[in-house]
Amino acid sequence: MVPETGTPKRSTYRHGDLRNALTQAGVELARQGGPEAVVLRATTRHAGVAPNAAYRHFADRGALLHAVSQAAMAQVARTMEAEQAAVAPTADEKAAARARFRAVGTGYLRFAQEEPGLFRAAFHVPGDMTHAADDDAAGSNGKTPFELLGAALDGLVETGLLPEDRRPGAEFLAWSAVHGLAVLLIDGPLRGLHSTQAHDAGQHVIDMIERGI
Amino acid sequence: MVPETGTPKRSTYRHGDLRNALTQAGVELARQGGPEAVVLRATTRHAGVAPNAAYRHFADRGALLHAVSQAAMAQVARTMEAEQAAVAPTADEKAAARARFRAVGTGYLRFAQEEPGLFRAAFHVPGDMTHAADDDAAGSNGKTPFELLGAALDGLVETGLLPEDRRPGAEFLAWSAVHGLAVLLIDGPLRGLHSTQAHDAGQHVIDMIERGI
DNA sequence: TGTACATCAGTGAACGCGCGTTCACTGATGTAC
DNA sequence: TGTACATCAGTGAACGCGCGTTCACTGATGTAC
Repeated sequence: MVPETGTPKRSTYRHGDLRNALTQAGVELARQGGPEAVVLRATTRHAGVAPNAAYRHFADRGALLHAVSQAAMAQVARTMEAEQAAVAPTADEKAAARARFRAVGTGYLRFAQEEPGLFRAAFHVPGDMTHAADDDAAGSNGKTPFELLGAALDGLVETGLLPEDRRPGAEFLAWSAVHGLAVLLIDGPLRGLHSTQAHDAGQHVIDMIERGI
Repeated sequence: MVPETGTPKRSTYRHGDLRNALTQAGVELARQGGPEAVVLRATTRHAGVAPNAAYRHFADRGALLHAVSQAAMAQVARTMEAEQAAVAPTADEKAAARARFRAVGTGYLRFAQEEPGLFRAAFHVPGDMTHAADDDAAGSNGKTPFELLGAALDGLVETGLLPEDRRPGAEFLAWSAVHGLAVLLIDGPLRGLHSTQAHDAGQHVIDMIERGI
């Protein structure tokens, strides 16, 4: 029998795809309340299953949370990809590279603004996050957010917008600035900024990065 | 009778300075385990007092955590002040202003690196943190970290190092970059960096800010 | 200076809660014959 | 094609835990006379 994914009440004894269902339930909880809301019992409840059923698929609560975190990270990557896909095509190589670079930051910040709970879940969990490897933290094209950033920086170097000797370590400069703003927007003093103001703040930070990198 | 602050076992029935003792106990717990370690029962235990005694001084756990957060924020401010006090005096006004500005960021990052638990406690709690007002979030000279940053930026403008039209909003650019690095150092991919490497990373971020601001 | 008294900071016991996790189980499913 | 069987995903009940908070209390302290 085909597993009835998404159906809350099973007609079958077995669930069929509980691991995914639990991860998805955890994602939904994280979306609403951040990583600390990904409570094992709440997650199984959400999936319509006994609490201990989770132990068939996850070693413990930490393993579940890790899966949720990776799913959230993949969503960050997809948002960044979507932002890049939305840039108007141009024959100007430099302009294109720049736009792709800015889209990385803009997408990252947009995700943080739109899905603060998931954003926190993506980062508040131990894990390297700079490597995709066999992880599920990658977006549609198999790249993690960090790898997307790296590729965008490479694009700046290739088009001569960034001197080669400034390339090493540039990820961490850009990432620091954008990540810091994201945090200030989510639970810092910039919390509650309207989305247009938040967007402006983001563009200013990205301006600073381009100048200072 | 003079309250015996710091003595774990009281000889008197009354404590004398329990509010401070609890705040300090909470700070110690936060130091070791971040804000989530500031558990009401653990805090009273630490202070050698019955759990419910806390309710004579704090409305609830949240109020205690808030006090701890402000104490932590004040420590951030003091670390920043100390860093500023340590800059070699010079007759060169511009150099002095620049050094004071960099010390703001360096002190902030040093605190994050040395006291990650307190750093998280300082920020992970609702509260505005940009205003001192009647708060206890200020350092020895009565300024919050945010106000120290503002003063340093003013210094850059006064000495002509920062064009006046770039001054508005500059706090948030600088703060984003430095705060982001702090977070990456504490529980991001830069976690575990040796303190000299962390210092270097900090200086690079501050370089970027100076260029890009 | 001595005594009666009001204040109120800290006590001790208890509450109900949701949590993560373990246990022995059950019964639907796929496979071997 | 039909039947016996092994597998193992999900069940139901229970555990011990630490938590925040409430309650009625007690007794040291400072003040008024």
